[in-house]
Amino acid sequence: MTVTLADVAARAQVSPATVSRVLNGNYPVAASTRERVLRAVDELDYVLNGPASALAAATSDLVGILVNDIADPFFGIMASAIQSEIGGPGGRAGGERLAVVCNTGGSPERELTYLTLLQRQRAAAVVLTGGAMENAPHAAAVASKLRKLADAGTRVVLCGRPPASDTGAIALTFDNRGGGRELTEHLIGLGHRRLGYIAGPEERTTTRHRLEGHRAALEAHGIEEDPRWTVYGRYDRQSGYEATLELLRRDPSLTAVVAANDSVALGACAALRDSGLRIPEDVSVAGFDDLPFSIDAVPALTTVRLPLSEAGARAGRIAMGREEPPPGGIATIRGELMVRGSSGGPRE
Amino acid sequence: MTVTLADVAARAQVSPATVSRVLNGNYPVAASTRERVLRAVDELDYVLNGPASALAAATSDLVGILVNDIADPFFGIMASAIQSEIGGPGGRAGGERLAVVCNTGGSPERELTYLTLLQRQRAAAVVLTGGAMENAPHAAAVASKLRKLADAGTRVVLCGRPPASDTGAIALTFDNRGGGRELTEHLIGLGHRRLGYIAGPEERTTTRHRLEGHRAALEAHGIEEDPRWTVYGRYDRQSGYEATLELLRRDPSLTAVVAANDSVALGACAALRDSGLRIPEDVSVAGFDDLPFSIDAVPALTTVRLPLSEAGARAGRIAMGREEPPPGGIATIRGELMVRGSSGGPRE
DNA sequence: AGCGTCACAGCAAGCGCTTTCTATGCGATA
DNA sequence: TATCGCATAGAAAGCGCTTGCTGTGACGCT
Repeated sequence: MTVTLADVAARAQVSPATVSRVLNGNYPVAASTRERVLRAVDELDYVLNGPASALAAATSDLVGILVNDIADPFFGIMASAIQSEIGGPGGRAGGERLAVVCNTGGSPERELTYLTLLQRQRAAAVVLTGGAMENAPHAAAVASKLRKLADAGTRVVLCGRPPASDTGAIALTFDNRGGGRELTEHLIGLGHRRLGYIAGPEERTTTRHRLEGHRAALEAHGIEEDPRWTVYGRYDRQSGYEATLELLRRDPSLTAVVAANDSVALGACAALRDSGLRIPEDVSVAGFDDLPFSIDAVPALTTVRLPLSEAGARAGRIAMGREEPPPGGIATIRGELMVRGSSGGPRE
Repeated sequence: MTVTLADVAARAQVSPATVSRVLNGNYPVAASTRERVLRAVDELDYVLNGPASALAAATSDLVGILVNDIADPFFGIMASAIQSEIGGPGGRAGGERLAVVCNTGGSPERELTYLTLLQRQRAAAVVLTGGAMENAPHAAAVASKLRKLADAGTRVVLCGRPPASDTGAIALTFDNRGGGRELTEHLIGLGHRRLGYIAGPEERTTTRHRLEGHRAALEAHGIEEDPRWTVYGRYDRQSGYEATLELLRRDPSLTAVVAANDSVALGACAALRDSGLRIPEDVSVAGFDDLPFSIDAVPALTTVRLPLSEAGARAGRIAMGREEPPPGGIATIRGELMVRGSSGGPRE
């Protein structure tokens, strides 16, 4: 049988209550007693029973982090930053919390199921990262779930995700629209007039916002967009590769390709090269996010840097109640245009 | 107050026991009764209390995944694969399990603390990924912890980590030594005789094994290694950049640089280019792991592909008891040499 | 000396669920 | 028709911990 609190109490010749108090350090215990208890704990190799303590105390030390794709550094970086603030072992004082990274794979159902699972575990906080699905019924379901979580005392923070009104959730949102617009304006400024756009999956807020920014820039400069210039895909390299070939097929006269994110942009570069086109002499390419590898592309990728680490850290702190939420519960985080070698003036 | 099992029972006019049985589906319940209960659950919006049920049933649906750096795709990819097999929502039948990804940051203490936390939560299984620290006392502490976990019924699986003898842990190990050797032999075969090596952090099994493979290749071909040719660093791009400059300073006549992993290799490429050297005409570069972005480097990176996804999936299945452990509890997974553009014959 | 005040420590009542054991009603069997 | 077995449902005893409340000496106060 495993060792219980009572065993430790017996060995230390005190009551279970005292052992509990020593372990939680939230009640005065004489130094000599404490020491005796600690020794017993050590000798018996006692490990607290988490579920039992969570049940009795009606609190848990679990913090949920929902990501769309943990294999994507975009989420990995945010998750890492959040977790480092959550505490976990090595964190600052206070209870040690267990960060639970949940991989939804971009599926609405899994997102919902994970939220229920976290609710079931009475999680102390939940951080949702990245874009949300725009499917209406699902959005409503998520919103209602978030509200319930918040009502139950779970702190809910959205990081890099648009605000969910009326849910009591704090939102740190990326200005995807602004970034997208700035990026395209940079290209237009270089003289481009025929721009392809490789979007992410439809029905994702991130996808829509970036695309809206792109179109706003076109419109602001009186460029009429050709519907053939937009292709939807996934947020990965292969999708960028295929979409670029498709774009080239539809209109070989394009002089620039704007991608939904950096991975897609890398795929685009590969496709262009394989098609015998030079970057940026023949076609300029731009990405989004500025992930670590983007600077290593050749030529280095022009992109919009999102402060993933900083945003994640802040979300983590807010989730832990260690930082004031922004006024109104909403903060918009802007990206920064990084002009690098992959963008240049259009060919003749 | 939150809704409890008893509330549901009252509403459905049955005993709490029956509700529990309906929810767990592990005991015959008349269809009509079941339906009544389910309706009550729905109407009351009832959510099971995880800790309470874990306490009573003495089991938990948590599965821990320990990674050194979640922001690194190497771990992200494995974690993703493991998690997809763990089930979680969307997984196949059986209890829904919550995968807990724990980021140790490569710190021995955090690793240990996380293991204790998981032990406290009575985790159903634990998967440790990536190389282990070679610090003797720490290794012993981890081993003893793993043994205790195993004794307590937690399934322990090592993925991409050397076997921990006498702990009852199943190990899926990468053949880092073999891969390192093959890689260097490829370079030697091309004619290189002066090879720099950028290693990872010292006291890591992965670092040591890859380096040993490299040295074995040199020795097998009668090349005497110059101590100046090895530099230790971290497993990231920046480290690769700096180490390469250092290598170049120490011996400008090197014709090839072998890096501890792909990120490091990318940093090395950048440093070489910034130093005015062409790849592979002036210096060949090789990485390890074959992460998705490695093929996008220009020239594409010669490296050793590790089947991260497959290994992770297998580890996940074993952790869930859905696949037989390998005979002896140990399986070695070989990497595959990927020869690409970044390696070529040495310059004059 | 008498009494209020502390600083500790223990008692015992749960926290919300699972599960063993014990009814109970019914059709099947002899 | 009496008996047995089966399919269901309930009663109740925990699971291992936390915590409000209740002692109980030792001290300091008037």
